[in-house]
Amino acid sequence: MVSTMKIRQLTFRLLQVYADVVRTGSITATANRLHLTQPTVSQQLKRLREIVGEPIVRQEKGRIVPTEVGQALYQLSQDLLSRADVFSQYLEEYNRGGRGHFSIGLVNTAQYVLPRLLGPFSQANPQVDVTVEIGNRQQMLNRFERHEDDIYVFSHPPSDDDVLAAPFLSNPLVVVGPEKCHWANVKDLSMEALKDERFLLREPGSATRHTFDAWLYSAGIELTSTQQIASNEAIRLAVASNMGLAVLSRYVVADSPKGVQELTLTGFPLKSRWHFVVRRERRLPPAAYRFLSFAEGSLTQAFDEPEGSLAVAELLEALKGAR
Amino acid sequence: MVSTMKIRQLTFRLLQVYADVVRTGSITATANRLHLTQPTVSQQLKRLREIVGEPIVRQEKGRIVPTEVGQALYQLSQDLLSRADVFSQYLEEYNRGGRGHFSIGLVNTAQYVLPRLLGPFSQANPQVDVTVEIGNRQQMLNRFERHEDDIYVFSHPPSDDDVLAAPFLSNPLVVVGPEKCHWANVKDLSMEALKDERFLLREPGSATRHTFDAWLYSAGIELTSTQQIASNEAIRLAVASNMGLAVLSRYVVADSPKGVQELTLTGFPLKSRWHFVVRRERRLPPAAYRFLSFAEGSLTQAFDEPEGSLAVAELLEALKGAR
DNA sequence: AGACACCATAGGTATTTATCTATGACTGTA
DNA sequence: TACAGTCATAGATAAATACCTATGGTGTCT
Repeated sequence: MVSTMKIRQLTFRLLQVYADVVRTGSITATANRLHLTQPTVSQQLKRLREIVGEPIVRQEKGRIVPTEVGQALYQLSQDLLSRADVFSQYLEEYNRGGRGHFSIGLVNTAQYVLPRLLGPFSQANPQVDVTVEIGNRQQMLNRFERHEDDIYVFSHPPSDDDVLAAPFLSNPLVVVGPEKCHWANVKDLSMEALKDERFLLREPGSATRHTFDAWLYSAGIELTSTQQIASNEAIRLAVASNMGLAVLSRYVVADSPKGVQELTLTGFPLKSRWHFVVRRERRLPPAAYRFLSFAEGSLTQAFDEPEGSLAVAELLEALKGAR
Repeated sequence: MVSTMKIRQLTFRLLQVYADVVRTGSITATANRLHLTQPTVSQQLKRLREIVGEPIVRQEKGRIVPTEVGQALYQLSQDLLSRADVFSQYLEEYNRGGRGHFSIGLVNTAQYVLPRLLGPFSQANPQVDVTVEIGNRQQMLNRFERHEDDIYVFSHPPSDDDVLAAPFLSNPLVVVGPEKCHWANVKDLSMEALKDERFLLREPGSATRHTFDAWLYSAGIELTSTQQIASNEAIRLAVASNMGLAVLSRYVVADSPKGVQELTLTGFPLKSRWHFVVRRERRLPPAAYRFLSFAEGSLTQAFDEPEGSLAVAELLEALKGAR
């Protein structure tokens, strides 16, 4: 006898129509407002009544007024509809990229420059929450393989099939020595002259190392003494402690130049560039898309030597199709 | 491009299914739990995704996990479903009569006795809110005609076609005089002896008046002096002030006997009864039904001379059909 | 490497829904 | 009392929904 509401059949459409009927107090009026015919609205009400299992409106002096149950139902409708609406707005915001989350994976060196983009972006999009993953090249490649992040920053983009990469900033690699290094005063210094110095190098997988190695090879130079150190920071400190020289991203040095200085060398800085890397296949969260778009627009303000803002624009274009 | 959710097609059923999928992390599991097949659930998810316009789940290590949007949707689902559930519970409570509202219309005399039923009822059903309307017979008849209340209490039920009436309490009409009335000491007092006293009477429409008039008529007695006063209270006060005698419900006197006393008269008290009156056609609010049912059960405790508890039971039975 | 879960898709069907037009009943006002 | 307006009901239909069975792909675990 006491049957609860048949909630399975309840539609938001029904609630919409019902709420409007209660508001207007007229079936005909609602029909007009919602571009339906009067019998349609009548029938919707009937169906809703059946779902609820209880009369929800009655006629009183020509107006439609909700019964007691009807009033409760009206409140419910308002409540549910407005909540759904909030969600809908969230969705819109999400799609616009102004809200949501994305993650970006950086190789170590890039961590020195990305904040200049991420900072202003977060400022401008407080509702977007960004996860920044940092690791050496190999670690990032692993994450990339597992599709763990939305955007990556590499110097040498992996060559996967569906990879899209756009250079956005040049990453000059410079030779650094300790603060009071006598090489600093030598004119027309060349690498040849330094080849017997001890060089502190990143691990072979890293882009910095790879670029340097390749350059040495093409220049036909072989270093006599090297030492491998896993982090840029550690290398910088080691150089400051007179443990040797190193090749580092200029941004690493610029960031905290204490105890080290850049040496001016013929042929240096070595050219290298950071790329935004995304998978063509992956449906980028709108927030991630928005970030790339933001980055493209602010490269010139954020950096002295931006590079490839056009390439980023192209990447965005390529992604648009996949949305 | 940025299309909001197609809310019109959103069903609570879909949300139910979706919420369960998120909870179990498995489409198959949900299918089993909800007694559906796996493809059915798959398809529901797909439909929901189309409504939302955005992927809501993805597979991750064999488990189904919600996307960012999916998580928001899940929260929404929980929220909406639980709210609908609260309403459903309200409905149940309402149907059980333990919650809600009804109104009861009383003729004046009945106001002295109904509190003995309404009090305990409200105590037992704090969520039920009762409107008590009080007026003279004519006023109540008007309200009755306009279907303004759910239950009425009359001594003489109106004879409408779809009226259902059940006597529930005898309403003895007694002759009252002032506190130090010499008639009080007379043995075997008869109305005949009092016929030259001044009688203070209610208006002709009232049941008390009508019963008394009828009795006088059948006894062949004609009063020599009468005065019409519209309220029982006023009559009682007038009697206490030695303005005359009166015929009143014993309950009126019992309620506040100051300054008056009941006279023992042959043939008195006159018999009369209060009736619960409802319209057969009217769908009684469950709370009203519950009140009648409560009344039926507590007549014996509430009153010394209950009457017609059986008739009330019958009335309830008759109403059951119309529910 | 297979076997096994698990999910997606295709294809099918009975039911339900969302609408409409036409029409009849009721009601308040002129 | 007649008219105008409002609502309910009936009857019809195209579309959508809620399911199902069968089957094939894919990732997981042993």
